[in-house]
Amino acid sequence: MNDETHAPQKRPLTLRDVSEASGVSEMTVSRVLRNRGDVSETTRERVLAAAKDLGYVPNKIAGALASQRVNLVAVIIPSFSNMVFPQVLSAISEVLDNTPLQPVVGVTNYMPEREEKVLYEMLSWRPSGVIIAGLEHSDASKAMLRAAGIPVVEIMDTDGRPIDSVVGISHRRAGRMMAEAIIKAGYRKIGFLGTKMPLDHRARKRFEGFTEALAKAGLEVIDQEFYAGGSALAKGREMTAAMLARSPEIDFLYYSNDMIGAGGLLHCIDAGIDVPTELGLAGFNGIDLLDGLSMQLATMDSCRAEIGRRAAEIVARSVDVQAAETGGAHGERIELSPTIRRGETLRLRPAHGDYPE
Amino acid sequence: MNDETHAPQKRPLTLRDVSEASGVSEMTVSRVLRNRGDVSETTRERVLAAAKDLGYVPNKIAGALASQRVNLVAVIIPSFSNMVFPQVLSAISEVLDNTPLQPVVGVTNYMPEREEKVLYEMLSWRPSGVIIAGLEHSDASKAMLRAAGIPVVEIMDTDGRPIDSVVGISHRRAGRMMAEAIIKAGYRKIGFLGTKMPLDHRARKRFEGFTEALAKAGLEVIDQEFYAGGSALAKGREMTAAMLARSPEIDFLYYSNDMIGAGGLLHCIDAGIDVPTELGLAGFNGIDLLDGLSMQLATMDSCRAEIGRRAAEIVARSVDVQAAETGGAHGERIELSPTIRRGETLRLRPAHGDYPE
DNA sequence: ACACAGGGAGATACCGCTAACGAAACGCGA
DNA sequence: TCGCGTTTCGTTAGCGGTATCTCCCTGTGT
Repeated sequence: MNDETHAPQKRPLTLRDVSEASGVSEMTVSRVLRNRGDVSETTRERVLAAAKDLGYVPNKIAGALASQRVNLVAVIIPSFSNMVFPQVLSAISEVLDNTPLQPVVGVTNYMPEREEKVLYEMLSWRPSGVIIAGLEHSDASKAMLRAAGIPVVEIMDTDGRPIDSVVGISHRRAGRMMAEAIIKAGYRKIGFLGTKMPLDHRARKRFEGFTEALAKAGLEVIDQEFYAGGSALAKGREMTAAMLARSPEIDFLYYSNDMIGAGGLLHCIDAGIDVPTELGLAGFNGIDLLDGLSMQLATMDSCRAEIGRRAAEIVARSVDVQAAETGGAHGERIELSPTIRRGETLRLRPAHGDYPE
Repeated sequence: MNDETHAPQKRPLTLRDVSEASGVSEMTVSRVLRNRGDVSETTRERVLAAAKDLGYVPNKIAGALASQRVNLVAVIIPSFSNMVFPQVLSAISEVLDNTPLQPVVGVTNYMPEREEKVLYEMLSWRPSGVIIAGLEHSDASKAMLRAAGIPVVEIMDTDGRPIDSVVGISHRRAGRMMAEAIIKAGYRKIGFLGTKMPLDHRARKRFEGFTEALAKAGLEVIDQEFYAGGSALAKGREMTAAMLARSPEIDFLYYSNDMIGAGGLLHCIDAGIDVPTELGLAGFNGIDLLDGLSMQLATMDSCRAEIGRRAAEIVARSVDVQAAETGGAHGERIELSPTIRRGETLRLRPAHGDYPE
């Protein structure tokens, strides 16, 4: 180890430096560093030692350009604060860890223009694949995705026409299922609490499916309210209090996510409301973060981990295929089935005095 | 718009394609696409039209290689599930949005070997700067960071020797401050609940500072317990119940994070324990997620947003400086002051019957 | 002793783009 | 009309690697 080892160099290190230090050609160094081709054990060790001694880190920019291979997978999600996407992400990373692929995430904040920009930005790094949340994209985004010539997996949602592959659940169906469960349990005066996000298509679809199923039973949402910003828990609490004050006849509240649902539940507990007999509650997502509440909120699992896993598998597989054959893989379509977790805030059978059909 | 516009091309598009389509040289196209140099409005529009028509997305790999400039900032954090890092991240993105820089995140799961690998991986893309959580890194990681010749900002923690710049709070001091507040309020039988993460140095330092301040007052932690995995809320609840059963004399519980603290609080409320008189509680982080609880948990703000902002500013600034002058910027050191949020679970003055010194 | 297989290493030609310089076209005053 | 500064655009030479081909050197079978 020489003295300059830890000196910050002005000129960045290149293969040439390592090659000079080890007395072999750049090509050989390159081969050693990638464990490729035939290199004798002797030179191999010599090169490795020189590289480590210099603190050389290969330049993937140059490598990617030369080899026309970039082992990155663009993952585009609407938000981080949501608690659901981090879970999808970790499932993706887990799968990708067993491959040479590496995820790179971009966040859109539910804004189509930002999505377009982020997508453009990521595609300009020529990733090997794209995993992107949702089926709704601007025309330009769709065009880019199609033109990229790489596997594209749209995740979370299956209600729509995918560009290539899709992995998710039907949020419309999820909304319907919950409505049906609620009706079956005998609740009739139903209120809805959601987020003020016209661009959260999945929340919208759940709501649509929900009202649709209610309509089929001759019911409709009695009262509804939407919020934006602030602590979801606190908002859930406030909005629940407000709605119950405004529409005291309500016997069920459906929340667009577990967090505001939990806030509502806390309000009910504090207010001494008899849940689930007097009032039922349900959220959406099945986040286990809330497992420690005094009462388990009814919710619906959104299959986050499974979605991430399957999506990553599709990308990994089709990258492999592309490497082997020439033809790109054909789009897969995977619709997962969300399951209701009844918890303790959704009673099982109609309460005495109800008249279920 | 020609018919091939939306046809998936086999041969990826290059500048040459755009240049041929618009009848100018590749150089001119390059200039147009980067809004650089002198190009007449006429050709500019022609080129732009051709690029859009073809659906051309520039290849940053080649661009970066040629220009020796990569506008990426590596952000390396231990975890996503934590809820604290996403907030740091969004502060970083916000600042970086006003610059040409773009964050790329890597996750280490609190494992030094993974950190080393992630760092290596990211450095091989030659980012313009690194923002990395913590001051504890393997020797190899430190060497890489030093050798990279780019601004490095270590964040979250200031208790240690930084490589370059550092932005954070002193967790040791944070622990001390909380201990002092607790003692001042007259609590004497103190229990600690934390995570089983020997590699979460910040949690460790908080605990050390905490016990140190207790020791100075002639006190020590009466009982302690650590958990790993599972829902933090549920764990907080369980562990609190267990500890109170085991050590009923306890009059204060200090939690290493707000989430288990909230779980503990929920247990206390359900168990009818008189908080904060009979038992006091405090957590750490100041996450507003929990604002909706029935009672506001005492906690300490960890300045997440501020840390992210300042760190991003340092990187942005020194990248600018590097572009202008030759000399790298010198390390900055920013220690933020966490503030206690007393909430409602930490009484203000000694309860009747206590004997404060 | 010679042809030949095959491992180990080097030479060469790019990958797609940009920095730097240079040249053409244009405008305008003398 | 010419000279000269501007503006606009093209040419050339890499950036730091990798694919591919070539070459050399061994050892081996006959």
